[in-house]
Amino acid sequence: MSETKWLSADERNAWVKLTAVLELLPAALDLQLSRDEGLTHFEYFTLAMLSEAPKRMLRTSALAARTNATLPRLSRVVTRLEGAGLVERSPCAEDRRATNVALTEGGWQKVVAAAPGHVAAVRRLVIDSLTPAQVENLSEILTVVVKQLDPDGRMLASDS
Amino acid sequence: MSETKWLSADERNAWVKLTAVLELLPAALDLQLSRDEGLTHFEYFTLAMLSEAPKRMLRTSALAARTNATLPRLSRVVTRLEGAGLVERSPCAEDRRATNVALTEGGWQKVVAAAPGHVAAVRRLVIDSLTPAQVENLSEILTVVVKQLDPDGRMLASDS
DNA sequence: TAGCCAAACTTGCAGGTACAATTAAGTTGT
DNA sequence: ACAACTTAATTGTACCTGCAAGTTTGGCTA
Repeated sequence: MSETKWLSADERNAWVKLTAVLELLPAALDLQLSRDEGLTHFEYFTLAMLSEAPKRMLRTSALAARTNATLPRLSRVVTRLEGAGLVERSPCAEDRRATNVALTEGGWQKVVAAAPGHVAAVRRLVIDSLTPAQVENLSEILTVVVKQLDPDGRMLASDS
Repeated sequence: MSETKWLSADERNAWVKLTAVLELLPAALDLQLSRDEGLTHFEYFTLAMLSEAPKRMLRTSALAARTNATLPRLSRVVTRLEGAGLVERSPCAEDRRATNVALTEGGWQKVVAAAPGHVAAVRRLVIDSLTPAQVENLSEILTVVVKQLDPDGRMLASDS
């Protein structure tokens, strides 16, 4: 039962700013994507992860790890995206419990169409107001933070 | 109709890390607070904003601005917190359309009780892995970002 | 090869949030 | 003084997510 070590003024200031970003940035990203493309940021991110995978296909649980979604959540998102014709489910040959999720041609084109607007939003909201040195600092700082949040690196995995 | 200006490798790396934090950090904060105190991070934040206000009281819309919640969302959160005895609604004397939301004594004690665990989580997940210089850099960087996200500074308002 | 535990989803149910419509009260213009 | 407009807050409806339970398949052990 130790004394609480409170935050210093600098620490507190950084934290307040971070909570503001946590609250505002997801909403801003969702707004642009749903307005322009009818996708949530999470749906876009899911499609983007698939688009970068070999053969544009991943097993459901690998996709869940990359998007940091729970399996139930991803299952329903995939159902929606499948309904929109953007992805396809297929049984996995090696393990018949598993299902593969693959981007359809339409899904690929959706990602290609949505990417420029999304990147523009990322630039406008974050990147373009920072100096190159700040971008690099931010990257280093967040690398450390992510290591605390996701020690196993599930979200950045490069394996199959 | 201009060409898309894609992200450089550095920019992309910073962005990937930021999206990871956006996904993981809220979940981690919610986990600690709901496990230890039965509060969501948003509920805790709402109580904390009230605790810092003069007389521990704010009008609903001022509280909504500080927490960046929509009015409907805040209305329901306040209803829940009121049900738990942590806040009280009272009609506003100057403007009878408005309602004031005030922390009860129990609500104040809840904040006091919850703060140490929350601060510990903030330290563990973010602050303590960074050098003082990184904390300051982070603060500067996020100040710029917040300016893009919230140009009017609603979330950091110091007025009534 | 029979039996048992673990893994990969999927679905039922409960809870929280957004958007739109609603109610009530202040403000403005004539 | 009254009608039209704006603002503050709440509620109806629909959707999304988490947790827990269920189903099918894989792997391990006797």
